[in-house]
Amino acid sequence: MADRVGTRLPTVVDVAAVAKVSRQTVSNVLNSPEIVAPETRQRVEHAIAMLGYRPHASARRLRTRKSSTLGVRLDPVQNGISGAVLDRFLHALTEQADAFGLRITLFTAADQRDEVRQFQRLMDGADVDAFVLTSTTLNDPRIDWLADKGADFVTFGRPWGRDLDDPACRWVDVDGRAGAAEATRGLLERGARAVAFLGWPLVSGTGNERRAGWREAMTGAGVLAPRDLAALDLVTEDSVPLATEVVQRLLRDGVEVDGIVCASDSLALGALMATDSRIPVVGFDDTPVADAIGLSSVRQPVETIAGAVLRLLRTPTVDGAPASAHELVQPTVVWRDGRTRLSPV
Amino acid sequence: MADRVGTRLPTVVDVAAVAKVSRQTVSNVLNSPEIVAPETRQRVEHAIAMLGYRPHASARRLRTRKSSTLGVRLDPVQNGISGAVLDRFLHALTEQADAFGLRITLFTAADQRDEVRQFQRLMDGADVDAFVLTSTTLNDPRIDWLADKGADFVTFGRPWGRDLDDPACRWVDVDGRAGAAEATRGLLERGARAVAFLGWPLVSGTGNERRAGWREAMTGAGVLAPRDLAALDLVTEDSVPLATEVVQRLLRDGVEVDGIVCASDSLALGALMATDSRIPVVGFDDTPVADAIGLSSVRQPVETIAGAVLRLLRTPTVDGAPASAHELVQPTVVWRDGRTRLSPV
DNA sequence: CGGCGCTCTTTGATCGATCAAAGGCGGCGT
DNA sequence: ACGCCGCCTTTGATCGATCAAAGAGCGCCG
Repeated sequence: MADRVGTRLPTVVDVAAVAKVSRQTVSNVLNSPEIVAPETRQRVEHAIAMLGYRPHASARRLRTRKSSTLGVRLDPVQNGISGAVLDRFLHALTEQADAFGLRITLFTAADQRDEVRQFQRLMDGADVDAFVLTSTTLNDPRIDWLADKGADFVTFGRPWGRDLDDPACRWVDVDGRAGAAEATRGLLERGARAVAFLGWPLVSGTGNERRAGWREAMTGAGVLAPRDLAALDLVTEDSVPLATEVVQRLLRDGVEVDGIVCASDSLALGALMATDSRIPVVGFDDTPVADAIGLSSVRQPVETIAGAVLRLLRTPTVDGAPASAHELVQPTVVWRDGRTRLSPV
Repeated sequence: MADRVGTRLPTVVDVAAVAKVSRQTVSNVLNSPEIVAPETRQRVEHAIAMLGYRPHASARRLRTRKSSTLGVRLDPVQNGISGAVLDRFLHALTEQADAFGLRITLFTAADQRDEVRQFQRLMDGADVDAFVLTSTTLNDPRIDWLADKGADFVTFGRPWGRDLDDPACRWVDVDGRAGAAEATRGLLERGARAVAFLGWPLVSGTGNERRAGWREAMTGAGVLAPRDLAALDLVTEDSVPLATEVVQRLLRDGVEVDGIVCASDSLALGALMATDSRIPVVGFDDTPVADAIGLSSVRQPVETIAGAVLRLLRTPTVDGAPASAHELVQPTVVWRDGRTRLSPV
């Protein structure tokens, strides 16, 4: 316990000496306790506690050829608002990784090509033995590369454009479709009739899912004719001013709207400004901004996602078809009373 | 280059064989190129490139007893808004760490006591050989512990309550005083006369610095009598609704205010709502929220800070007094036109 | 009583790199 | 010619753990 600076840290040999067993037995107590006789085990455990022994991570990694470390890319702060989900996810992942005996090391990359280069680097140095990818895109080159190399990885986000049931690429994602549908139904229940959807251009798999959820809920409710629905289907890039513009144009055209479901909180913010906060709006991702201004938003359960990612990583990848190679988790809508009014100056 | 899965990665021995030198020479080319004859070096470098060799990180760490890894605590998402600076900082740190040959591993902790426990764990496992602390507090127990152990660390945030010049605890911080002063002067230049300050209770070193900056600028301008200044010095916890309340009370009391400098964007948001966005407000930390609603804010140059932290870490700690054991960097005010009006519903 | 199987523990080798120190060799002074 | 020095390269040992296989102790059976 008394470990002055400079004193060598205890090793298996030290523990073995104290417990009067061999170093391998100490190792066994740590890695496969069940094969050690109870009495011996207790003696070793006592010695370990006594010396405050901790296995030397690098030595173990060298021998086992496993780093027990996950590589996670820290994405560049995008628009600054939507990055929040990934931050929450990273936090949840870090918190839970410990329980799985995993560590997390970060890296950054300028783009997807650069990210692949980083993968190579980290794998070559045996720094990490698995990756967690976020923000998957359509035909994501990173996934192809990793799958091709036979690397161990799980994505947060579906591998859009690939076979979703392929056990070679395991993934966890949020059911954005269900989330958008619930948000839409929520607005309808609160008295809205013409609920619009403001989302991203079609290249985004995530965005399309959310749009589909809205369409499904609207069609299911049967409050509008298909042609009226088409007019309420808005598209723009993820930016506050652009969203404001699109919604203002809709209102100027005299289209009836009494609720808007958005694919992100940024878009929702823009929509709120366009409508002077007079129409209920629901955002997506429940970012700090939504909380601060009292905007309703669809919340992704990052803790659940992180847990699922880690569980999938633990299941072997080469073995016969794993029970589940992916998981779709359900989001929930956080309803807020919109206690702040936003309007353009 | 052609590295099929399962093929053993090349080692120093493989490189040595190809280059027709010994393993140690290969090691020398990597670690002290200057002692290797140019011709030999070139041959080795060629072999390295040819085989796509990368040193095995764990093996190197085992031998050198250095992990070249920084431990960074991923703070719990606090109010959700102010955490943004730390996220930006973490990103900058990760990006630049690479150039210093350092990796970053994350960990979480419930509180400061728990964080110390994590320090111990990581040091025992030789997982990291230095820490970067964030969010320092008055008489921070973490700093005492690390300094006592002689651990290698640098804090982002001054070690409040300790000798700031003590080379044993190196730190980097933003000159919040200068930032607040500049924000205040900016408001005065823009025509304001009675600029208020909304900050945190006195226990916060950071908060007090910012308050001092405001006071300094106001006194320097000489636009108000000291007693009038005291009335404009507002205090509350870091929360949007509490900020709204405090500012509303001030207005109700009939105090003249035509500008407010806040210790955080959360407080600024609350202030904006209280004043119906009619009085110019400046926040602190330039969070995504500020950007989204067009709020002016004092921006901390996280890239500069990250660079300074890494530079300080590189300087040895035991050696004779290092040139500089700390660094104070200057923030800048990002002026925005407040294109969004916020008001309570 | 020898042999066999079982459970538990020990021994020798190894992972891939670096440290410390020894070795080879040409040049130069005496 | 000899020896010494510097420069560069090689050799042997080591970091701390785990793997693979051998060894010890014991009970049971023929």
